[in-house]
Amino acid sequence: MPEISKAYEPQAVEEKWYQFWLDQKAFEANPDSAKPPYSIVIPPPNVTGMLHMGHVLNNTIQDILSRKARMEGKEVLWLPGTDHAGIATQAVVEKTLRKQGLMKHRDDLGREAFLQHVWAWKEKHGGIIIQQLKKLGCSCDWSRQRFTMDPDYSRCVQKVFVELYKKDLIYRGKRMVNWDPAARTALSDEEVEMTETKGHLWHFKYPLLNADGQVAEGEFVVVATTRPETMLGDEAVAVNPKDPRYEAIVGRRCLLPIQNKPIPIIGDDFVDPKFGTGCVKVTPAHDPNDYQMAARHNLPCTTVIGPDGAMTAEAGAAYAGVDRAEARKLVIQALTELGLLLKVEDYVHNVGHSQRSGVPIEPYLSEQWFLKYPGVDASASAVAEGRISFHPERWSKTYAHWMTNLRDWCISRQLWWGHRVPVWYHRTTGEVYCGLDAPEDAANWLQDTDVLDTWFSSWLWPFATMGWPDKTSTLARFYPTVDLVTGPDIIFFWVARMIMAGYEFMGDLPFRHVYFTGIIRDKLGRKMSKSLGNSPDPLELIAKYGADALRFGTMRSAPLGQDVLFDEKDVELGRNFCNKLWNACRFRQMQGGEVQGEIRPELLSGDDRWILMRLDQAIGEITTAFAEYRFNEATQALYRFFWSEYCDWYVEATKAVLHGTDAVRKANTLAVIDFILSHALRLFHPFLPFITEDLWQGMGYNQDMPADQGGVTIMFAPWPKQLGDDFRAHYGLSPALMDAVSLKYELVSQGRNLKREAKIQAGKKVGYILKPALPLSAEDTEVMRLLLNAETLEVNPDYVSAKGTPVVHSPLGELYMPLTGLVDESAERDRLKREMEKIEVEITKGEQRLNNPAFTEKAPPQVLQEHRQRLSDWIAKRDQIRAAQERLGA
RNA sequence: GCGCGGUUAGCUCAGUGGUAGAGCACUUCCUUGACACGGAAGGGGUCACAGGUUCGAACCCUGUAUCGCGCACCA
Repeated sequence: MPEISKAYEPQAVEEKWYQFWLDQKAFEANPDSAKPPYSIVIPPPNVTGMLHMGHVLNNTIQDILSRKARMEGKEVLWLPGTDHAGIATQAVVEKTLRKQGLMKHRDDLGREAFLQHVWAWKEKHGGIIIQQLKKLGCSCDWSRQRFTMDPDYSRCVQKVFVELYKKDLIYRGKRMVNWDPAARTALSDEEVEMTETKGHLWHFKYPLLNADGQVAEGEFVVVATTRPETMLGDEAVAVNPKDPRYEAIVGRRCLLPIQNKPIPIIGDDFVDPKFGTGCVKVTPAHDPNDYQMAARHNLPCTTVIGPDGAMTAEAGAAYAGVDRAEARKLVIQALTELGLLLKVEDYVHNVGHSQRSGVPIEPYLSEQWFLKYPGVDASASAVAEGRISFHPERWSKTYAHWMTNLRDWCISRQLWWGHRVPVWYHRTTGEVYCGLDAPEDAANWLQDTDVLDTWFSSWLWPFATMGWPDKTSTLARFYPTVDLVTGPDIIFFWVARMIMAGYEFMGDLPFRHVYFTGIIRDKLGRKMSKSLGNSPDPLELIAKYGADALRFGTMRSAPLGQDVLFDEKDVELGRNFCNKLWNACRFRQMQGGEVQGEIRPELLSGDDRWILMRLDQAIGEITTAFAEYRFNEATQALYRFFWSEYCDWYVEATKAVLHGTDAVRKANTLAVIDFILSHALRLFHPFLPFITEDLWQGMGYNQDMPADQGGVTIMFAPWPKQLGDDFRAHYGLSPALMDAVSLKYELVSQGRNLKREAKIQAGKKVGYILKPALPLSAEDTEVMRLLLNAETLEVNPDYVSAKGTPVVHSPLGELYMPLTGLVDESAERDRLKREMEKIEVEITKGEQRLNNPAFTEKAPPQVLQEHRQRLSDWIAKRDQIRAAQERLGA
């Protein structure tokens, strides 16, 4: 590697390595490989989409899983693609075309011409998010990229429709559905969001009629409603038949004001006598409950609000064509003028809003297609019994609840962009034909104009992307997939439905593990949204800090199952970490010499052994973290190991050897460094793909590896395993040794603190004297001197300090900082006093515990021993401090 | 109403039975031949509250408060 720059510059390398990986076909899955398979399908982003922080989190996790699996020697398929997103895409294109003045309404163009525009738009803009995923470093198999409107995929959707239709699981019927008046289409129950809304409860008087049809003077029923405009379609007033207040009027009629239409008063158990006035106006065509009541009482349905949200002709000439919101005002005004408005109350209630367009949902009676879910029992038990595991597990409860309260899925949408319902109606006989292709005498048939819900195509994603219904080698090899990474907000929309489709069409589950990410919020805890402008552009962050920095920062702050409060500081931290990694490698490079292979055990220092054990520990922690899908813990373990252990202590300690003259020792130290770095780079690779590849090759760690195991790219370098018992024995690694080295570093910290306490500038070098309690090697002493940044470190077992010499104590001995003429006796006395106070608190705590017979009898021996050791350490320290105090004459 | 989460340092959060942790922010000092995107040393927490279980509780149990989310809803 040539002389490398002082700071890591991600822009210089990211593009290069991504292209390198593509050229190597390193992302492409080979179904004929002998390696064990690992597969994952991407949650297809909307083809209209732009990369946002949620995508970054989600896809970084998938990339980490994929890259780690490759390093573990698996044949990896990460299958990417996009979703046609019916409503969203159609809305975007309609808006564009209106802006361009090409149409006012899509009817102006007609279905075929309009769809041509959508396809053109898709060709132009649909690949943006894919390009963005590449910038993030995603190692998807782009040769298998799919789109839910690809011809093959469409064929799958139609095939599924036809099969389910023939099984009588899909049917058409006139039902009350959730209607989005802005998008002018039906929606499924899941696409309706209930939002608490401040409204009013209007109380209206409807005059009662006598048996002869005349208004009964002074007699009224009072109904309460949140939606006055619907009264134009009232067909009855309902009361509870057991309500004594209204027993007498059941069976009479009242006059529907404005319409001046007599309507019956019916008795129905649905009515809660305790709510409102106990009288309910019944609007069969515009309320699901009223619709059911109407069915029970054979009432007609009068539709007064049309599919566009405007009043129909049946609402009356004064209202026809008026928007529902405006009509509300007019109705209130009219009833007020008639003297029929009794009162208005403020009222907070939940109103269904379209998840897509945000407008209030209109219950609307229309012909729609419905699906009775297949494979429900198998799907429910798969999760309940753990064949599919959720992470975090708690989502399985949400899933189970939904699965046991299933209602038929409204799958038809009154859109043009999407998979058209494969059903034809005979023009003359009215015969219904359902099939993959149009009937032969196509001219005699009309195809259903509806398209299918986008989720009705994406629920097939795990197998339709792999070539189903053909028995492809990809399918045989990679289905079921292993992991699915997605947001809990689509657990019903997508996850549950994919499981059902998997059992119904493949006879097997689609994935074994589902990882639910948190939601990325801003640092104030608000959801990210375009209107708030609080959503950072990941591409800008990548340009500023690098893709690795964005990935690392995001993963480090994203705990399993919790929302993530995103702060640009997190990315900055990632950038700083990359720079640290870079400079650690730069330091190694500046020591010169080839990559060192064999480590000679007899030449290892305590520090060498310590860092090898720390590496071992970090690998262990990372392994556990991965097994539990705790990615943030893995990044934190890596961060701590590399920065706080390797760089802060080990690298500094090695300078004793590296700046020395013993070439053999120096080579062995470099061998340890190379061992650590080559392992660290591999451990980091799934999180930081770009910088690790650059350093892997730049440092030459690829040179000794077989081509397919790291020789060409770090992507296939073996994933580090914990050091085995043989390795530990060979290199003399033991926990006791690790503790001894840790004590050395702790004593250094204490010694540095002495300088600060004595207010000596950090840059000024002083001499220390160590009075050892245990034998220390000359090298240990030199390492300590270096770490203390000391002028000298004299080891003197017989040292007798002058009065007031600052000193710290440790099991290794006493470390003095003699400062002739500079000693501030009272400052030292204060310091010792503070120290003593802390120690005494600890000793009291320890003694209390150990004097408690219940503790000594019941605590496990290991814990007991730990506490005894701790107490005796504190007591030893107290004795040392006390001696120092006595010398000071305190 | 039912269910699920959260409540730990100034901020954001880790930590599921055995000495309270990290990053950022803060204080003081340092441009020493990897790194100022850096180094060193510090200050800062009755772990929301109340009971209980235990030798021992931030952690387990019960309850309360509070914030957030989901589901279900009566006009």
